[in-house]
Amino acid sequence: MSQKRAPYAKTANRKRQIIDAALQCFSEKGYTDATMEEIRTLAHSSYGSVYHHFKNKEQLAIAVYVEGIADFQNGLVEALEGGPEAEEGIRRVVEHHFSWVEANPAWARYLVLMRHADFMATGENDLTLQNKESYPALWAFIRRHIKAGALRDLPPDIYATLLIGPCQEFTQLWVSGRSSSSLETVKREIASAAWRALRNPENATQNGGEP
Amino acid sequence: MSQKRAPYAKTANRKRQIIDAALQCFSEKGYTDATMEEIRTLAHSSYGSVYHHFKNKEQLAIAVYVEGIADFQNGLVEALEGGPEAEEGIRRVVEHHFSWVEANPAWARYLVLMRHADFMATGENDLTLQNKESYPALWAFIRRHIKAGALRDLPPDIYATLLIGPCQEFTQLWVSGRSSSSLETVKREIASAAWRALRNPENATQNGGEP
Amino acid sequence: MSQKRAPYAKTANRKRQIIDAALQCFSEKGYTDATMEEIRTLAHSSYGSVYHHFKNKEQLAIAVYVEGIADFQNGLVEALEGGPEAEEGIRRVVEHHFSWVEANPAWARYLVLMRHADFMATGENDLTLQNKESYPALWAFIRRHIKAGALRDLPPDIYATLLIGPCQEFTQLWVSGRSSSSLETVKREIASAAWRALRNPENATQNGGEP
Amino acid sequence: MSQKRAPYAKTANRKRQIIDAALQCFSEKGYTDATMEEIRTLAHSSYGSVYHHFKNKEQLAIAVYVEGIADFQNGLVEALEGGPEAEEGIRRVVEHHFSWVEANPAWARYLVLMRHADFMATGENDLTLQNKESYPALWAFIRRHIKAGALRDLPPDIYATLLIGPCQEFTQLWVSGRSSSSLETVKREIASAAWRALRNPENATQNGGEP
DNA sequence: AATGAATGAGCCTTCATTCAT
DNA sequence: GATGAATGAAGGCTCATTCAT
Repeated sequence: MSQKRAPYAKTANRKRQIIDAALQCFSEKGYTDATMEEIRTLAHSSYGSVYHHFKNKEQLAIAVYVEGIADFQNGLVEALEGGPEAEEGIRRVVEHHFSWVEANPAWARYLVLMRHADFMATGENDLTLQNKESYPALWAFIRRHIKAGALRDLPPDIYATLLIGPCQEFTQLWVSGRSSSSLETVKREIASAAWRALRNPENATQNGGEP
Repeated sequence: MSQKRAPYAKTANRKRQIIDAALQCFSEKGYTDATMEEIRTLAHSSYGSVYHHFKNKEQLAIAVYVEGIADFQNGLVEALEGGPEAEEGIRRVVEHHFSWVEANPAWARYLVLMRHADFMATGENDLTLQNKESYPALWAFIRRHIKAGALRDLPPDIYATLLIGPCQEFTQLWVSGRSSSSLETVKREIASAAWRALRNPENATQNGGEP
Repeated sequence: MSQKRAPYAKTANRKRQIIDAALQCFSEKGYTDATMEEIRTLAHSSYGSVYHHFKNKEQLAIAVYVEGIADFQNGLVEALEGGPEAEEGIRRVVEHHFSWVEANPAWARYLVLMRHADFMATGENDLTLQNKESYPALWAFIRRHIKAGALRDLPPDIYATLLIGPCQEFTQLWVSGRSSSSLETVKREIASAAWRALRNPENATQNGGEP
Repeated sequence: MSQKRAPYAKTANRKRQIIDAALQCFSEKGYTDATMEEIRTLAHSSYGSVYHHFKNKEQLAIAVYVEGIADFQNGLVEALEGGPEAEEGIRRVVEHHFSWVEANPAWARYLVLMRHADFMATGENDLTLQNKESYPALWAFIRRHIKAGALRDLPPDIYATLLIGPCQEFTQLWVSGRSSSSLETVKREIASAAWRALRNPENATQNGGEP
C-alpha cells in the first residue's frame, strides 16, 4: 500500500482557523500551558502552516489579543455614539461590557488572563496595543462630562478602578462559573454603583431622587 | 546557660527559605513559568531539599497560597473585631485590603494570579482552602448588617463584585506600577463608593449627610 | 532597429540570480546552515522558482560548485598555456590561485568549504566533478617537467601538499580577514618556497643563482 | 509487567563520556549535522545529563575544541623543549603535527573543521581560546631564531602559511583517506620544504651544502 | 536532612520540499 | 515559468522529578 500524503487542504481562511483554535486553547489553559500541538490540531492545520502565518507563539497570542480588543472596542464606540448623558453613558458602558462578555466568553477569559503579560508590550506591538487599549472613546466621553460638571474630576486609574474593576471582577466569577446572579441583575447593580461613585454630588440638576 | 555552638544555620529554617523563594518566583512569573531550578537557587537550596519538604511543585504552590491567605484572613478578622457599624466595617475591609497589599505586594500578586488555579481545589486541599477562602469573618459581618437593615440584601457574588472588585482592580494597577494616585486617596474613594453601592437606601437612620 | 519594449526582466535570468544568491549564502554560512528561504529571498525569487530550476538543495550546491571550479580551471589552463619552464609554471600556478581568490572571495570560501562534501561525488555528479577537479592541465604540466628532470618525482598528494597547501592556508587567513601581509609578498614567498621544495636538486642547469 | 525505569547509571565520568561521544559525532558529520540525540546515545546518557554538564550544543563543541587544542599544544611545547637549533626545531614541529594527527585522527578532523567557526570566539570563550591558540611556545622558538639570524624575518601569517599550511593540507587529505604517501615520507618532505622556505639564506654557518 | 547528577517526556521551532493556483 | 501556502519529520532544549550517595 502506497503511503499517500493527504492532499493539501484548500485553505479558505486558514489564518482565521488558527486564531480561533488559539483563542480556545489559550482561554482554556492559559498561554503557557496551551501547546502549539493542540492549537495546530484544533485548527486542522500543520506546524508549518501555523508558523507560516505567525512568527511564533507570542505573535500568535498577540494576534488573538488584538483581534479581541478590537472587537470589544468597536462595540464600546458604538455604545457611546449619540453623545449620551453621563448616567446613561455609564450604564451603556457596563451594559456593553457584559453583553460582549456573554457573547464572547472565551475571548473575555483570554483578555482577562493576558491583560498584563509582559510580551504584550514589546517593540512594535506596543503602538498597536496602546492605540487599542487606550479606550479613546471611553475617555473622551468621561472627559466631556467632567468638564460639563456631571462627573467627578478623578484621575484615570480611579475611574478604571470604580467603573471597570467591578466589571472585571464579576466577569472572572462568571467566566469561571462561580457566579449565581443573573447578568441582568448584575448589570443594574454595577451600573448604579458606578454612577453613585462617579457622579458629581455638587451637580444639582441630575438625579433628583438622591440629591 | 549551656554553651551552644552557633549552628551554621543555613539549614535553620530551610522550609521557610523555600517558601519565600517560591513566593517570589511564582508572583513574578506565574506558576507555570516559574521553575523549580529558580526557586531552588533563590533559596540557596538543593533539589533534594526542596522535594524533601514539599512533595512536588503543586504542593509547594499550595503551601505558599495557604500561608498568604491565612495571613490576609488574620488581618481581616482583626479589622472586623469589635462589631463595627456597617459603614465603618466596610471602610475597614477596604483599608485592610490595601494595607496588606502594600505590605505584601508579592503575595498580593500571587494570590490574584492563583485565584482560579484548578489544582488548588483537589482532594484534601479542598477543605483547607474552603475554610480559609470562605472569608468567614467577612460574611458574618455582612449578614449581620443585612439582617439589621443597614446593608442591602444582595447575593454573595454581587457583594464580592462591588466590594472586592475595585480593590482587586486597583491592586493590579498598583502592583504593576501603572497607578498614579496615592493609596490614601484610593482607599477613601473605594470605601465610599462601596458604601454608597451597598448601604440600604431605605434605612433612614444612617448617614444623614447624604440623604 | 526593431522597437522592443524593455522586458520587465526580473525573470530575465532567474537561474543566475539564484546561483549568485546561493553562492553568497553557502559561502557565508556553509551548506547546512544556509537555508533555502534565505537563498530564495536574496534572489528575489519564490520557492517554486528555485525548485523549478534546481531539483533540490544538493543539486543547487553542486551547480554552484561546478560553476566555480570551471571558472578556476579555465584560468589555470590559460595560465599554463605556452608550455612554460618549470619554475615559471609554478610561479604562474600560485599567481593564478591568488588572483582568482582575490577576484572571487565568496567562491574561494565556498570551494574550500565544500571540498569534501559527501554528496559532491554521487552518481552522475561524479563524472562531471572528476573531470573538473582532476586539474588535468596542472598534472600534465607537472608530469612533463618530472620527465624532463626539472621537478622531483613525488606523488600527487605531496605535490598538492607543498604547492596547494600554502595557498589554501593563506587563502583561509585572507578570506577571514586575519592576514596582515600583502598578496604580492605572499605570492612571491609561496612561489619561491614551492619552487625550492619541488625542483629537482640534481638538475644543475636550472636556476644557477641558488646552486 | 511493571514499567521499571533503568536504575540511574553509575556515573564514573559521564562528562568525559559525553565529550568523547561529541568528538566522534562532530568529527564525522560536522557541528551542524551532528545531533544531540546521536551524541547522547553514543555516550549512553540522557538529554538531561548532557545539558546538565554543558549549557548547550555550542558550549559542548567548545569544550571538545579546547580539550583538543590543549592536548595538541602540550605536545608542541614538549617537542620544542631543550632549545633546539632552527632546522631541528622546524623538523620537530612538523614531526609533532603528524604524530599527533596520527594518534588523534578524530580530533585532527574536528579541529580542522572548526578552525573558523564563529561561535568559538564569543565572549568569555575568547580569552580561553586566545591563550591556547596563540601557540606561544612555537612563536617564542621562531622569534628566538629570527633574532639569532637563523630564520628569515617574516610576519606571522607567512610563517603560518609556509609551515602550517602544508601540514593542514596533508592532514585533510590523510584524514579523508585520500592520501597515498606514508606519513614518514610526508614528514620528511614537509620539514625540508619548510626549512628551505624559512631559513635565512644569508646565514653562512648553517647548512653548508646549499649556501 | 541534604546534595546534585541523572532521567526522559514533551515543548517550540526550523526547514527542505510539495502542490494547487 | 512563477507563486507562496501547506506539510511534517526532526532538532535543540527545558524542566519536574528521582535516587544514589
